[in-house]
This record gives sequence, C-alpha cells and structure tokens, in this order.
Amino acid sequence: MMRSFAIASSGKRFVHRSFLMRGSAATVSPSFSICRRRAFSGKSHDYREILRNGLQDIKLDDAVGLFSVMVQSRPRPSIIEFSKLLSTIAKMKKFDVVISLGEQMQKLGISHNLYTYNILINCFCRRSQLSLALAVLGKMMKLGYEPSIVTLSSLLNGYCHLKRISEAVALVDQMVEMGYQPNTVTFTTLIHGLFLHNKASEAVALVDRMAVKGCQPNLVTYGAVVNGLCKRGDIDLALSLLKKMEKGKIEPDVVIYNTVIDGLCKYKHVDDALNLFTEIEIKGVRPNVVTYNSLISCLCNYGRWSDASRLLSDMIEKKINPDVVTFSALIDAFVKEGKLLEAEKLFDEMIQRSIAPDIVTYNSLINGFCMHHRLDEAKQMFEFMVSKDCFPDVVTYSTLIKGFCKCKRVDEGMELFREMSRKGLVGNTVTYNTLIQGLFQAGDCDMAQETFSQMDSFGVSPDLWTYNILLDGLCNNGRLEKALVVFECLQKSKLELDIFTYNIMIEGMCKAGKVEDGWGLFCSLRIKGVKPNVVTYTTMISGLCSKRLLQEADALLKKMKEDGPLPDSGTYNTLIRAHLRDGDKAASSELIREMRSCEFAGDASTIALVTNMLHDGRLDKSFLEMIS
DNA sequence: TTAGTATGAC
Repeated sequence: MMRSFAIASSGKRFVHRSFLMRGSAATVSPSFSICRRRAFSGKSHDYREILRNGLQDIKLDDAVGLFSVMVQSRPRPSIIEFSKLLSTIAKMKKFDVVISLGEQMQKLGISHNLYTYNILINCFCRRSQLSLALAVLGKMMKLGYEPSIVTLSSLLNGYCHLKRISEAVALVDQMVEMGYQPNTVTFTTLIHGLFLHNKASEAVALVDRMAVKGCQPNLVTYGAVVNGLCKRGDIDLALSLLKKMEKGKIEPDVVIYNTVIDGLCKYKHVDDALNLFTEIEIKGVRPNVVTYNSLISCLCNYGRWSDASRLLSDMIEKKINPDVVTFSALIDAFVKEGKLLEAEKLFDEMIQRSIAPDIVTYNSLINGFCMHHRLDEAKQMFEFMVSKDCFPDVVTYSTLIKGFCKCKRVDEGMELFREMSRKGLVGNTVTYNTLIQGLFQAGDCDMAQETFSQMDSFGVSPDLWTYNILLDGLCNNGRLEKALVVFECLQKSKLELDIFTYNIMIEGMCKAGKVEDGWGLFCSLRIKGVKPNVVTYTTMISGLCSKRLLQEADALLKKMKEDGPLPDSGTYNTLIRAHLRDGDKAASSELIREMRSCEFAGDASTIALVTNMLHDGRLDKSFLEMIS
C-alpha cells in the first residue's frame, strides 16, 4: 500500500525522518509562562475542566498555555485530550503551532494516534508541505495505523494546494481501487482543485459523476462549484446549478445566494442581482449583511446612489446592522466621487456606532486625501491607523506613493517605497507602476528604468500597464529609440498589446517628427486586428498637421466619420488650430461650425491661439465669438 | 478527538 502512495506522490519514495525538521517552538514560547500563570494558577487538573467546558472560545495563547500545563500533569492526559487541543488550534489556522506542539509531544514520548497523525498530516498539507505530510504518513503506517478516508482526503487537499491536479485525480482513483469510498469531502476537495487549475467544466461534470459513484453532492459541494463558477463569471451555469440543487431537494442557503448575487454584481448584471435578491426574499431566505453589502457597493460603483441608499434604509429597517464592510464601501464610493466631506462624516458615524474602521476603511480615506492633494492629512491618517494597531499594507503604501508622485514629490514617494520594503512589505505591480510613472514624470528616466528592472529581480511581473508607462515615459523624455527597442520586444512577446500601447507609440513617433513611421504603424493596426479609437485618430491627425499635411488630416477626419469612432472635442480643436495656423479661415470656420453642431467648444489652446491671432490682426472678432 | 467549502469593501 505504501508503494502505491509513493507512486501517487510523483514516484518519490517516502522520506523517513522526524516529521518536524525545524521546530517553531520559538514562535510559541514567548507567551508560555505568562499564560500559564494567568489562566491556570489553580490546581493542576484544571485543564480537564477547560477541556470539558469546550475550547471553542479559547485564545491561541491560552491554548498553548494549556498544552504546557497538560504535558506537566501527572498522570499524563490521554491522547484524546491532546487531539482535542490540537484540533482546536488547527481550526484557528495556526498550523505551524500545531506542528510545533506535535513535535514537542514526540520529544516528550507522548505517542500519537490515528487522529493526531491525521491532524498533523492535515496541517502539513495546509502549509503546502506535502513531502512532510507524506513522511508522517509513512511513519504512521510503519506503526501499524491504516490511513483512513480522512487521512487520504487531507493528502488530496495537499496535492490540490500545490496545483498537482493530475496526481490528485490519480490518488482518488487509487483510493477507489483500494476499496475506500470517496465521500462528499473527497469530491469537494477535488472540485476545488479543479477550479484552482481552471478546469471549471470538469468540476461541474464531477458533480454529476459523484451521484453515479454513490455519493450525493451536498450543500458544501454545490457551494464550492457555485463559488468557483461565479468567480470566473460563469453566472448562468451557477444559476442552473441552483436549479439543480432545488430539484435534488437541497435548499440553497443565503451564503450560496450571496455568492451568485455578488457574481452578478461583479459581472455587470446589477439588475439581475436585484431581481435575485427579491426572489430569495419571496422564497423565505433572509438576506444578511453580506447580501446588502454586495448590492450596495455595486450600486455605488455605478453611481446609482438613490438605489444604494434605498437598500441601506431597507437593511436598517430590517434590523440588519451595517458593518465595517458596508461603511467602507460607502466611504470608498464617496471618496471616488470626490465627496471627501461625506466620506469623513461616515467615518465619524461608524466610530459613533462603535464599528471599528479597518485597513480598507483607512486606505479609502487616505486615497481621498491624496486625491485632493491633502498629503499632510493623508499622512496623519496613516499615523492614526498605526496608533490604532491597524498596520498599513501594500495598498496603503501604494496609495500614498501615488499621492506623492501626483504632487510631484517623487522623492518622498521613493522614501515611502523604501520604508515599505524595510517593513518587509513587497511592492506589487501597482506599486511599481505608480513609482515608475512618477519617476518618468519627474524626468528621472534612469531611475525609472532602474526601478523597472528591479521588478524582475523581486519576482514582480510587469503587466501591460507597466509597459505602457515605460513606453510613454521613454517617448516623452526624448528616448524614442529606446522605446522602439522595447516595443519591438513586446510585439514579439506573448503579451496581447492593446490600443493604448499603439497610441503611445504613434504619438511618440509623431512628436519625434517621424510622422511617416507613425502613419505606417497606424495603417498596420487593421492587419493586427486592433481597432483604433478616437485618441488614435486624433493623434494621427495631429501628427499629419504638424507636417502641414492638412489635406491628409482632413481626409482622415472624413474616414473617421465614415467608419471610425466619433470625433471628439480634441479631434476638432486639433484640426481647427492647424487650419488657423495655415491661414485658412474658410476651412477653420467650417470646422468650427461642425464642432459646435456636435455641442463641442473651443478648448483652452484654441482660444489662446485665436486671441493671439486677434491681437496681431490675423483674425477678426467674429472668430472669438464663433468659438467660445 | 481527525478531512473539504467559506459569500461582501481598498
């Protein structure tokens, strides 16, 4: 049997060694003595009472303290009592602590049993330390313990965590061969693994196969599938599964409905989400705060304020209390609308209601201050959150860095970046994008490029935005040649370039006087299957104008009106200025009339040009009236 | 006493 498990673990033999290589006792011990004294100062058998009364609300420190009392008690507590404690700590997701305590038991000569071995295997698997889990399995089997379906399901989870899905599937097959009956937990674990590997259709198919294999899917199974589907946007499929559940006499609960409602919200079917919300209420499923939070934040994102506030009063009326997520969503929405004052009022209100703001709340507010260039207050908020033991994360820092860069204080942005790294926080793509953009805008091309290359060495992968920022920065700082080299590489890479990239390059070429190259790239878009947008046309028109190729520019406007995007104010203004400079009053006034009929007006630089030309007599007053 | 899922906000 052991051999077959060894095969399942990609042919590797078990490594027989102590299942704990590095003791993490150090992470556990500091609270030891304090806890013991605080919680267990009474008789030495007090631990029995604690175990009897249940461990559900115990704190980690106290649980660890309890352990040290237990190992010192004589006679020794039973292994069942130890397993209850380990299980409690495992449920807190403190897997390293469980492993450490397990090792201490070993050292003290307390033998494990099937249950404690299973707990340890589970902990190693949850920490993606599959080889150590397999080592425990080997040891356990050597001692004569047969793995149970629980042991095997834990290992299955280990394979899934490591995305070793084919081995996970093979393990299930092996289990069946060996006479184990996979249960809902086994299948749910595998379904989760399939989603991790983007095999949604196989996951859905597995639900049907389960029944054939004599295992009816339950609410948890459906929950896993519906969640996986909604996260990828397969909402229709998720909805059909809900129907299937009802047919199979499994009543969907509010959590599963929340998943679908949120999926509908995220994938832009807000009204369908609202309909489903009404539907479940009719069915008698009571919505909870999560249901409302999904809908409210989604409505806010769409600017549907009255709908959002209607839902907010609805929830309060139904005595479903808004929580930190509700407030954070509202605060963020106000911040993004530029209504910082409202956001601050909500912040005060949540404090009055004794709802503790968390990192998301603070990040939104900091963003609000940054957006209004109120950097001092942003920093104050930053310090305030730290004073409340809410520690800034990479989003907090990225937000602040962006704020400083936008205010042309890129040095301070860099300093924040260094501070963040010192604290062990790793910048993500957004952080780097912000910094690189800031550096380019400050004209520090070298530092920007250096920061870009740093990304790779820190294992942060650049995205399309990064490249667009890089290309734009190089072009705007007179380094078209370098930009072209990067652009060439990009075109050969797997990355699918979007119109923004092409716009940047066309603009870069035109501004560097290489209008013909820009035109070449513009014409190549059709073959590439990339649709030019209004910016592409306007950039190209502007390029043609800069070479005084006005006929060609006019022709491009015509082409745009025939089969392109609608010209906007920028398109017209660009052409109008070109014709004015060219001294062609007739063409200019014709264009101005056309622009006005589209309800656009002259922009600042057109008005400035007209005013100048008015002063030196090249134009008369009627032009200024016409344009403004 | 042991295994899976776990909905919402930056």
